[in-house]
Amino acid sequence: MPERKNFIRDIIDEDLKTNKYSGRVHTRFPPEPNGYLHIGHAKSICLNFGIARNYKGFCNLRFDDTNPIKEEQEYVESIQKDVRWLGFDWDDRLFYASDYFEQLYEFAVRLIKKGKAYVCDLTADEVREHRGTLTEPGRDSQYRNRSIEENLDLFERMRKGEFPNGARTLRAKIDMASPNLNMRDPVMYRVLHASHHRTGDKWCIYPTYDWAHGQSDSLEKITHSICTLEFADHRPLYDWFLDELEIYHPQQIEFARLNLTYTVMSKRKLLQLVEEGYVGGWNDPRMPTISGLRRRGYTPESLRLFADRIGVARSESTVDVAMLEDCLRDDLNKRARRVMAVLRPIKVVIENYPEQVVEDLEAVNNPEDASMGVRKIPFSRTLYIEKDDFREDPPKKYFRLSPGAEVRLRYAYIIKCTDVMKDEKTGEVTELRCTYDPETRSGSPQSSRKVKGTIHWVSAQQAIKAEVRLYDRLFNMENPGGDNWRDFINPKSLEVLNECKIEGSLEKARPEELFQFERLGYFSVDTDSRPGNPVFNRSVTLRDTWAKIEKTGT
RNA sequence: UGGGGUGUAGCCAAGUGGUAAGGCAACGGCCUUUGGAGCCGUCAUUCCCAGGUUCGAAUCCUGGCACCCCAGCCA
Repeated sequence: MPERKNFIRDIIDEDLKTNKYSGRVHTRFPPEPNGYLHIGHAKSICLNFGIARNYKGFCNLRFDDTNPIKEEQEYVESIQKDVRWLGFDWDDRLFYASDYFEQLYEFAVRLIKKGKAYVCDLTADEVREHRGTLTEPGRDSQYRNRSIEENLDLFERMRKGEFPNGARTLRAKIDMASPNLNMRDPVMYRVLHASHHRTGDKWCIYPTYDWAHGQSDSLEKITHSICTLEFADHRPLYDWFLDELEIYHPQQIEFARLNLTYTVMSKRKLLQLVEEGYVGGWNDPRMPTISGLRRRGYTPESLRLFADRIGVARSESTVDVAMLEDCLRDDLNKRARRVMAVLRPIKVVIENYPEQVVEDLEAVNNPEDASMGVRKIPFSRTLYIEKDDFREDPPKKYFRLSPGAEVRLRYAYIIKCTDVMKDEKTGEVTELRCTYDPETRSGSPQSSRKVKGTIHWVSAQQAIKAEVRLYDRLFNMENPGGDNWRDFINPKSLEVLNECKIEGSLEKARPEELFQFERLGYFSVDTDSRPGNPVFNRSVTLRDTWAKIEKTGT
């Protein structure tokens, strides 16, 4: 895929020209295993792995696992699965920040010996008080000038577990008056008697992000350390650690994270949606998680296309979810097998069609790709069509079935509606009586007669019953921000249809297989699907010109 | 009010002193046995605003304005 140029690629091109890293390009994708990956991560994955691929470099997968309280093995597994599924590979370059705990500890000792780090006994609250504010400088901790020997001793005893949680920290000695709050003696280590998903109980002090990240990049000889905008303020600290340690120095570059309309992207909120039961889990098809999108029916190709189309820049932006949907349609239009499925069936009896006859009619599997071939579909006297494709009192420009009107049944005959049967009590239409024109069979010499509309159908006798889940956006509001974001959750984001009728060729469909239900949209087989009990997810609708016409009343 | 960023169409986004790419959306039209797909066309005399430099400015300079991020022992 021809990845577009962007400002990061410009920087890399320049570095290549000046031979800054002797021709190497080495990136990394560094998720914290504290949740499932979402489409914002997909952007970052495509960026980092895409650059590596494009420049014939490498991209590491590194778990930023420095906070045992929030991290779990389940997440490290799901993350690997998602990155692979997206189409990327880290070969033997799977790393963990926790792999470097010992090395990081030694680096810290080095800084202490250099007089650039100290053990501080201030409590979290006191540290906050000493930090100052945005406009006022902070004050030095009274522990700032401990001797190197005392710092070394205390730090070692921190590691040994002599102090309770929060009792002491190791801090970098930088500048409490810096206008950049990140430089006001940031914490490098905190005491945390917690079991880590990989190192178990080996450690009771854990490095902070700032202390672990740059040094991990350095150890892995990363050239371009790409992260999101909120870390721009951390860059001076990133550089400071590397410079004081005098070790290999990668370059941090920040880009704007992805925001999408009608959804939330923060891991915290996604976790809450899961824990508070608004969705069925991290992989609920309404979630913007990679696993949710996968279950919904999004393909790796469509997500990569999306990443490419939205570009990479430094300005905060919110991408219209319609852009995402279009990427799926774009991909699936070329590949998805077309089938007929009736979501809300209404029975049709062709009165002049013989009772016991079943015809096999030929249908094209994909008009975009002749190599996908054709199949036979059964036609008989009793059919189902979509409720929506009949109107007793048709509005203007309605090209479908109505009393006395003609419509073509896709790949079959032109029929005319002769009678409407209704439930006497409710007035609901229960059955349509029609006649067909035997001369109009698709493919036959006389089939060229034109009618305005063509609708899909399924033969009643041979159709399979299926469950179809229709999804709508998870939120009613374009930008559900703020503390009351839950108020904008769309209560109708899921509609389950249990009486759908689908064509027999779908009998063997397996989870994650994708189809186009003609005239309706793209549908994927859900993981809940069982033989005899098929379940489909509507991944995305087709563009619906009629819906637009009807809505605007033109 | 300190520091760091960002302002180009409804939404993304190119553009790096030579006269505003592309995509999504929208709107017309053609075509169509999916109201799908495809095809054609329309959609910024103007780039946050105001000055200035220049033959020429979205690009350079000056001054404003708006929005985002930072006061976790989260990442």
